[in-house]
Amino acid sequence: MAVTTKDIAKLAGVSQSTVSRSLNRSPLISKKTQERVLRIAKEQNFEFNANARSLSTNISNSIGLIFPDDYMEFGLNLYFGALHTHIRETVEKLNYDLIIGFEKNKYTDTNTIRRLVAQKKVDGLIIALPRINSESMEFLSKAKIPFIFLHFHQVQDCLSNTNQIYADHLHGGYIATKHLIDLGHRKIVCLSSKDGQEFEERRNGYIKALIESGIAVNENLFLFGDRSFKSGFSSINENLKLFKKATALFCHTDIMALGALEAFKLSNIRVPEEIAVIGYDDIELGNYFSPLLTTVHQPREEISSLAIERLVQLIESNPRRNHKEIVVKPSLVIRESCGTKLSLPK
Amino acid sequence: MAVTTKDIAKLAGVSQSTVSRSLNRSPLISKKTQERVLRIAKEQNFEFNANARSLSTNISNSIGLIFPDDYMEFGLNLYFGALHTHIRETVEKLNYDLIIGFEKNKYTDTNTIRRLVAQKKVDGLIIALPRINSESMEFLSKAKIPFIFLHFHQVQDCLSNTNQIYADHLHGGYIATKHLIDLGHRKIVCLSSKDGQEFEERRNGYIKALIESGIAVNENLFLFGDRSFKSGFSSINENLKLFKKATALFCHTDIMALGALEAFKLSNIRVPEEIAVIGYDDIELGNYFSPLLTTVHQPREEISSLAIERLVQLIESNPRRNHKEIVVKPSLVIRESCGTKLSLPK
DNA sequence: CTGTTAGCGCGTTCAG
DNA sequence: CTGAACGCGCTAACAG
Repeated sequence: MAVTTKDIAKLAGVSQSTVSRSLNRSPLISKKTQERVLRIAKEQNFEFNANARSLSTNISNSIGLIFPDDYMEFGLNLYFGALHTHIRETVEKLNYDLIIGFEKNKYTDTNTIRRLVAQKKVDGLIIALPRINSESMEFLSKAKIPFIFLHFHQVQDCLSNTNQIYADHLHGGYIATKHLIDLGHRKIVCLSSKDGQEFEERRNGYIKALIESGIAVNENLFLFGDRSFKSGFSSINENLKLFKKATALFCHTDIMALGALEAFKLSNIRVPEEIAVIGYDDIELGNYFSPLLTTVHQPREEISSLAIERLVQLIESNPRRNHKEIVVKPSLVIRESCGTKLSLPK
Repeated sequence: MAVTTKDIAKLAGVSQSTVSRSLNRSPLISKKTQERVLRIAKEQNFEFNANARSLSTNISNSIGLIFPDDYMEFGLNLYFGALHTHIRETVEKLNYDLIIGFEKNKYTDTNTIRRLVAQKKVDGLIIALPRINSESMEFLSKAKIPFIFLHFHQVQDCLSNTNQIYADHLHGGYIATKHLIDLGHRKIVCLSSKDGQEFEERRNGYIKALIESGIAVNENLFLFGDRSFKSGFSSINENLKLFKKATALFCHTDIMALGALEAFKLSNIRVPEEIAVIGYDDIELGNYFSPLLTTVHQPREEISSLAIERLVQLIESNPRRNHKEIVVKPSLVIRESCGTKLSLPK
């Protein structure tokens, strides 16, 4: 049915291999016959059969993207949705296809990473998982396929030798806190999450900024939610007394910050006049509601395109197999929720 | 490198075709040898080479999902992100892989639909595009590959004969408006969008409900935005005078409704006490901010799973090629933004 | 029930 | 520069 190189060969009066070579721009072919073949192929709307091609070249021209199962929960999609889009963008530019999957198929209980690679459906993987499971990792370390961890920094010892591209959450936590301190705040509540390396790093950044400014770290100022709007809301609601003394709040997620803002609103506590609030992520939504959210911008565009570009580099030039970790610095986005000038410490 | 059926054959002391048959659960094979082959394959962590398989069967076991280019804009991702997730869910259940793409690659200027199909990378397509372009459509009508339009109802004549699964937006517009009317409202502002068939249908539903209740349709009560939060905000902000008489607002998008709520808030107009607001989509976000948004639930789970299930059906049993359109009814989600009882008409 | 053989469509030697 | 021939890994007749 579909037109093949053989069909083109017949039409052009040459052999199939000449067609193949022409279509692949082999230098061995004379300009003249190449042009003729290309013209005919175009006329016939020829497209390579990707399967045949992949079978003989062992190249699929597809990249696998592994996302966490729960990326729709907790409002995570607001961040991962954007990440996903940037990835798509770069993948398109580099002319690959993108296959999306989770780490394992919960219906068949199959490991998707292993399957995609073993079946030769992908040439490389972008893995955006908080923590890859050991089965996957064991498999990948044997397979000779390029893969890159994106967003999440894998801290397990055995992974020190892998490609990782992520943001410097410690620095993010630091600049957020520093900003509040510079604004005159001394008692800063820290609303974080217990699960996830990145949150621990943000807390460390928070602590670092405090210590650097000679402010004692107060355990009572730590609150923990699950990253969601609701947990931001209830964490604040159930701890309003904290804000009799505290004058600022650092939420480790924008969506928690929005929940917090809502809680303050319902309690008639004005932001930023009475409490300064800073978020983390810089999701678009923070730009919508009043007061506009001051936050830490996650460099999602940078890490996405860096990851894909590096992955494709690894795929297309096997030799340079020097693993490296790329750490991108987040930046401060000052809007309204912290006030723009010094607030009056109580 | 990778283990093949030939390798298994050698290990099992049988021919390669016996291995193939065993692995494919052919009834021709004796229980005994089949079990042995399966055991050895398992031991060797065998996986089929998808490319070789696809080459000989002409089945890729992948489904292509085509999304609109702008699905990250206007807050559309809040709806499409959810749609995407439900699709992924069903695809996983039915054990296919999912390749995501846009209609055309803007860098290479290639039509992705044509390419994926012609290259045999997918067995079928889910197309979630407001309006497919004629090049794609022309191609698809010749190609003998199953495809289903999802979410967007294609109204072009030539497409009457295709599979389409979408929600009944007319009905959605109707029940939203009816709800407001039942609550006692007579002057209902309609904030819609000019581009998109679905919005026209929602407007028609609005008009139908009005007429049915003997309320005159007032052209001045129509407002148009671009579906985004910002346009919801500014549409209301710039037309506050309308609400001296009007007592209700029907926004054709939740995210516009949230923008509208924010505008009312900043003008100290209380919702629902002074103005009743109803949205459309039922995005998760509507559940967060006070007043919680009353809205029309889009049956995204239903249409997603219906679409995938039907597509797979078409893929796996070529014969039954009866095209059909499935229209799913949206439903009302009553929360706070319209009030729960009759409001007092001015 | 099992082995042999012939493709699937393409890339790639190896000759010429 | 071009063609003939082979193989990638698997499925599917066709024999036995």
